[in-house]
Amino acid sequence: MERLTRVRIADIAHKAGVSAGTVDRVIHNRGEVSPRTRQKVEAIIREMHYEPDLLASTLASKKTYRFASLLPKSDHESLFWLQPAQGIEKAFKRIKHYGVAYQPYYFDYHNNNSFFDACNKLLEVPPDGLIMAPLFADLAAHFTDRAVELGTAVVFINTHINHSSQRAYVGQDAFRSGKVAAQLLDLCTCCEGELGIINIINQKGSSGHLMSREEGFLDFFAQKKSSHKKISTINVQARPAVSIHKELSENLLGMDGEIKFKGLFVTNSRVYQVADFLENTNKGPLRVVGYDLLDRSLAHLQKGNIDFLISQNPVAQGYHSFMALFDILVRKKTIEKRQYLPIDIVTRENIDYYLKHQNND
Amino acid sequence: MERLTRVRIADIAHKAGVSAGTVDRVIHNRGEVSPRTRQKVEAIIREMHYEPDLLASTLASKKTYRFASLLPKSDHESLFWLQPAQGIEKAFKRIKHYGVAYQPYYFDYHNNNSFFDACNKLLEVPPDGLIMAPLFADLAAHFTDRAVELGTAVVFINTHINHSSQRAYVGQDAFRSGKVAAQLLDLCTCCEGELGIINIINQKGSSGHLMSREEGFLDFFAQKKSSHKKISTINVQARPAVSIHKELSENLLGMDGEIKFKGLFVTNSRVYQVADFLENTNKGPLRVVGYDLLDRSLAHLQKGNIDFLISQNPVAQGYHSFMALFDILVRKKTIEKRQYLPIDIVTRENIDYYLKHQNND
DNA sequence: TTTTTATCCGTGTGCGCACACGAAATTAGA
DNA sequence: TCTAATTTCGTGTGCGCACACGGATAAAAA
Repeated sequence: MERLTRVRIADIAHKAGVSAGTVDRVIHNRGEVSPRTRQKVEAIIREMHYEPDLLASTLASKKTYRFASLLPKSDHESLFWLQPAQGIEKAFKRIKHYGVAYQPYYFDYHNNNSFFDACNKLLEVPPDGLIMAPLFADLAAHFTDRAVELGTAVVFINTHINHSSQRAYVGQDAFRSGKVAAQLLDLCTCCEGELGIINIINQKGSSGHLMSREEGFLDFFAQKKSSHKKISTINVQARPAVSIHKELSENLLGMDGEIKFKGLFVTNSRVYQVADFLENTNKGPLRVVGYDLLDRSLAHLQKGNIDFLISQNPVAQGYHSFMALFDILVRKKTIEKRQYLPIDIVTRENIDYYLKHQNND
Repeated sequence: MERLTRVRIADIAHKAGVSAGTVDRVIHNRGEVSPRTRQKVEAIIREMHYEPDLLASTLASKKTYRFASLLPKSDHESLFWLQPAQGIEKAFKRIKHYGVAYQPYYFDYHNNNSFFDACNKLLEVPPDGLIMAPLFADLAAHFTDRAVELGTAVVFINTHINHSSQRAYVGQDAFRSGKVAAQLLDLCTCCEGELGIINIINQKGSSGHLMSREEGFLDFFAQKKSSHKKISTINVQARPAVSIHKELSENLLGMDGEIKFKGLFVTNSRVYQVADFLENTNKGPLRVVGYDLLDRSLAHLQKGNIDFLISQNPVAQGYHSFMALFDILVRKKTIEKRQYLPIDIVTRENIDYYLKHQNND
């Protein structure tokens, strides 16, 4: 069957009584057009609802868009950051025909110097678009400004910081995710009882994330008028498993050696460490909610030591970040500044589909 | 920055000592090539890892791919089918530059004759690809076969039927979604108590869907060794609200006029009708799980008459169905025959993001 | 007016590919 | 051996657009 006929530059040129070259100059603001003809052409473009053919356009153009990412290296300790990278890769494959090149940069998320170095290296040849995980808020803000001055479009991923020069944030609403966790624990602990919030804090990294989650959690119960639930917060320093166990047993166990909580909310992906601890402990009906689909947590989900994991949709974060840059730079669309992804509730029974779905598309 | 250089047909032609036209004939199996040169060219194509430039290819080709969909008309009673249509529209916008045309067809899902008629009309000019909601299993199977004979690639959406000539099924694993519902009710009803499964059945339509969900629900408790939960099934004919209320009160209320269940699982989107009924009833701590994000159900989710809604991801279903056809026909990729989408658990607290996410992309 | 300069605009080429047409090479027929 | 019928192949054109180049026209200077 024949192709549907679109409006072409030639059509506009003809109708306006000018040449294609002139129309082209109008479209691209390349100047060298008299105000009179410019207006005439612009009017006809609107009138005929002209939209450029992105295919022909990229084919004819030799331009290459340079995209870059700046993410934490994912080490043995946390494979989380592998997933946004996968999503980015997926998006990259989809649109690389459109003349986009991609270069990833990594830093050590325990070490702000490595973030600093990576930024500097990256900005030696400023890319057109940059996906940044702004873990060290001050540094990130500084470099974002510098990048923007150099003409780079910056998108934040996963972690939100208050800043204005970035073009978008793609990630989860941390506060809201805390409310979700609260609701789950509320629904699942029918009798009265104490709930615990466990923050496992990494001294170097930013913990604003965790705070928002905790606040959301508390807010849920504050909103709810009739709540008999007592809630206490436990802060623990992140370190190897063994030493955490000691701290946990001090905080979680009652005099009788039994867990004194009905529900626990672990505010990050370290929830598997809590589950490790719980496994060998005398616990009653205890519900545990945590974050992220790390292998070690999944094993506990399977065994029932963890009931719910809140997924941050890391793959989708990567995918959408990349697409956001594509929309801005190539498709010249305006995009939403805050792109919140769904707060997926994952249990043993629906886990398969979240895992599988990370590879598709 | 300059474009990255890909391998072009001209490169292959040069290396093989033939002309571009010959290479073209090899690539498209258009014959008129001697076996000797054919093999030589094929070898070089592999050797150089040639991949056609989809952009240039569609630009040069005048071919139009005709896609069609056959979905239920969404009436005032159920807006569900609006959403797959939205997803399809979204995908269509994304890829229409590649020379795809799209024509939707609709039928009345109370009426198998209208399905029959729509199929016949559709097949007068068989499309290249078809997305079908196979609600009437026998008819659907028959027409799928006919369409496939006429060279149409068929993809099933939302409802799965046992058949082989379709190219893929995009939708939810109904059985598994029942297990998810079961787990939710199990976690949320700590004390012993009775659970109810409510099937609100539409006489004409296929109910295989609902059965799988019920089976999954039951299977969960069968798998679980130590379950004190009693489970009973209640079948109700779908009809206007008032007459349903009568049936429900007969089945759900005990002698004392109180709900005798701790949890209810409504196996389809009619859950709002149950919630309507519950609203004016003396209920204890009752958990309700149902399907789909219809407005009327959402209102109840908000008010707490429904606790969980399982989303079928209808928008994504539409989107992925269309993309499946695109992959098959345009990109010539092989795709997975069963494309299960995540079983999203939706509560009052995370609903926003599922609703919003339906419009983006 | 003529020349110079600046402003405005049309034409041509190529991006990588699909496809038509006709030329060359090969084979069959006489 | 020469011609006719195939088979095999090369060349040319255009898809819609970006961009370079140079020509035309108008404005400024002589």
